Amino acid sequence: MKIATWNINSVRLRIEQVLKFTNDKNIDLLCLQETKTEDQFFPSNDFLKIGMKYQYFRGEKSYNGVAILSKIKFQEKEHINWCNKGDCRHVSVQLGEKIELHNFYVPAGGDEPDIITNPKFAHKIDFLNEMKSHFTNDTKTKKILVGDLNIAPLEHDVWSHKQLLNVVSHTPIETETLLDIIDSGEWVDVMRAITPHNEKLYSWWSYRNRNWEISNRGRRLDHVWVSKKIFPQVKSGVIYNETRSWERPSDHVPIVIDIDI
DNA sequence: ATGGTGGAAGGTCCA
Repeated sequence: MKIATWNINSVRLRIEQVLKFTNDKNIDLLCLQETKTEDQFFPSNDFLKIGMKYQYFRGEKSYNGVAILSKIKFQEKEHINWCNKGDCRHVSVQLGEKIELHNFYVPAGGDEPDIITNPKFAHKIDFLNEMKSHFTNDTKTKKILVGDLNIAPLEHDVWSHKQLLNVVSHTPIETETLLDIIDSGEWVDVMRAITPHNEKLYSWWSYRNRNWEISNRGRRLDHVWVSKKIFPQVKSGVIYNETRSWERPSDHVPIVIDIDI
């Protein structure tokens, strides 16, 4: 089963790109973030036409929004109201009998990495702490977690560890908390588990860098985690950088895992 | 030290 995660930064603007990618790579189940549209305007029929008849999406006007679209049957599970904000940053479904799939869009956190002066950063930290307690409470259920977590946890998940230590997405409070969630939830960070730790790995390049490919100042903000128990079932994991060169691209690129379930 | 770009809106917020 091929599962993809992609922060698409407006599903309506980039619907043709998503459909092309899904067809070209033969994706079975697609998790999107930053769909940026209310449910009534979600392009549900476009996904139906390519065989993704199982759909669970939650969006809001202009901001946030997550979706799970699949050719393979799932049961809607829940959307947890993280931080009691009522925003659309999470959906989860049940795959088959035993596997829970979570799709997250973690708050970006604003510019200043200070929980006192910057409410957006405080929201991000609160969100992470809630994730930690949620997943630490249940390490028995087999799970897959994907999404834009807006944190690049390891040294080689950013283009310059030293220059980004005080930049939101790579500050110690964020990276340590994320690694703690992985550890206490008994997760495997799939792309890192199959890539040497001294090798650079990115999934996002800022729009503000015109020559993104030459300068290559990327960050690994998007992630796929699986429960330790099911990691042996993962056959491959690929980050498709090529979509960043498409016309009017998302600033994030998709990640695909192939897993036997 | 600063500002650089893009999306949804239809001013400005968010990334």
